[in-house]
Amino acid sequence: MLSFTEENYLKALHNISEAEGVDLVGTNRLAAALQVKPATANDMLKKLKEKSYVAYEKYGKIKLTDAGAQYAVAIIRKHRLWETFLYQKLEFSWDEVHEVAEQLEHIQSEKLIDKLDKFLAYPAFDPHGDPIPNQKGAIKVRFKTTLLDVAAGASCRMVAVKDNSKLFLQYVANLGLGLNAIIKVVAKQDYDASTQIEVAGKQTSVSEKFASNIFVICNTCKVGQPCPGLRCQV
Amino acid sequence: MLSFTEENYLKALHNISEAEGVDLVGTNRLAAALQVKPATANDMLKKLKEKSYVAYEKYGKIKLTDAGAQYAVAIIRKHRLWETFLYQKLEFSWDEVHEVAEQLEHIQSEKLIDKLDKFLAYPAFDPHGDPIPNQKGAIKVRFKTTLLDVAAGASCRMVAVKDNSKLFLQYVANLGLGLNAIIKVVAKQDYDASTQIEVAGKQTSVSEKFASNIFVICNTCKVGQPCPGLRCQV
DNA sequence: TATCTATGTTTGACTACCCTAACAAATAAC
DNA sequence: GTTATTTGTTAGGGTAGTCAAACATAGATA
Ligand SMILES: [Mn+2]
Ligand SMILES: [Mn+2]
Ligand SMILES: [Mn+2]
Ligand SMILES: [Mn+2]
Repeated sequence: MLSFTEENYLKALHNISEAEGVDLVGTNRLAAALQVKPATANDMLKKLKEKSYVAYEKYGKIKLTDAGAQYAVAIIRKHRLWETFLYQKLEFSWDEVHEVAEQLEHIQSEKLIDKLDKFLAYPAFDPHGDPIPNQKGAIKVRFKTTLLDVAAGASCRMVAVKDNSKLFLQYVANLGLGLNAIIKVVAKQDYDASTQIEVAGKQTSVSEKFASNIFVICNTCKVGQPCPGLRCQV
Repeated sequence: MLSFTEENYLKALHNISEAEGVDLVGTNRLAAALQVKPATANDMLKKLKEKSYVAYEKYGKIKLTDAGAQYAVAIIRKHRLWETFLYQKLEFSWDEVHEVAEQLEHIQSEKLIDKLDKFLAYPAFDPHGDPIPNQKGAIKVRFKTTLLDVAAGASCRMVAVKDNSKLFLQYVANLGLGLNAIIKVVAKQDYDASTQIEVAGKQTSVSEKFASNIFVICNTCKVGQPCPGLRCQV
């Protein structure tokens, strides 16, 4: 049983690797993610190395061990199941769930989380479209690309968000967007890389930054299967 | 926002007062309840006094202030709501819920607990028959007495347990007993103060200790109202 | 009243987590 | 290949929560 804090370090390492697509993480990057100073992160890394949850050499990059990754995935499973519970059963909005799930993810009870999973009918994705690892830590991978990749004239289906910040999530919802929304790309502006979209009959323009944080599949694709033409651009 | 530990001290103080029917608690008693040493409890009491959650003089007895009692009741509300959730929605047995609720009761989110309350349809009692304080901290008081007070020949309805230990709860369930069970007192033995009872057609003998931990109302009483004859002994 | 015992308090020490400031290594720039 | 910058580590210190051991007080006993 790791402490609340130790668990957060493992989760942060996993999240950084995943979000940044890198295997190796630096002390400063980790410290920034956890909002602590590098010295603090360094202390904790020593302890986690001692316990065989991370591997690294002095002045070298950090990696989760298999045990560490497994532990991290278990926490992420809990986090996403709780988010799903809050959203589906307790009427929380998708920008409110994360904050509370940050606390709930540390509750220690195998039985609790497996019963919760059952109660929710074994959901595969959380309210942000992120996959929920199953009891064994397996994740349902699905093909997705960003709104940036969709060509003008084409339609697509929103399946997830990359940015989970409250500000972004509220912005998205205010635009009438949400998971499974059908988005038509009306035009793309070369000048500022903005995208003109149409959602439920209403048109808006979104920035490049915005579009890069919306995950979609093309309208004709099946969820979870790669696009027929390999890239989702029709 | 108090820490996890501070919250446990307030809750323990409240529970001791309630269970023991006393207003003033001693350092040793508190320490024992929290499974820490008196020195530790003493340190924490200083801090809680500083924060105005408890009141006492050096070498004197301890009491919760109004603020302290209010905080304690809020934690107890959370504890009992979570127990109810685990029992009613997640198929936990009544001897399993307490342990997990001990963790869940510290989650900080007003909204979470009020939504949970609504989700459960505002339950008045937890799986052990203990009253659940409402949003304002108000408790539904109800008349109850113990199985010891029921005269031979009389029947009664079980409404709560006093002892919440796993061992006792499992024992009770194994006897076919549970909330709302109808218990007929067949006979009382003067020799060892044991009670012969009949539940669902089956007879058993239970010890004085056992009977003193079963709360009942008489069979003809209405739940929540005092017994016509003032004492529940018909 | 004098003494004994139970109860409560203080002191000093330990671990976990965090910080600042100084330092060392690795990497980038020139 | 030397210097400058970024990155990571160490040393020393702070707070929260815990304990053992010594001490003080209050209450009970004689
Ligand atoms: Mn989240
Ligand atoms: Mn999420
Ligand atoms: Mn309980
Ligand atoms: Mn209970």
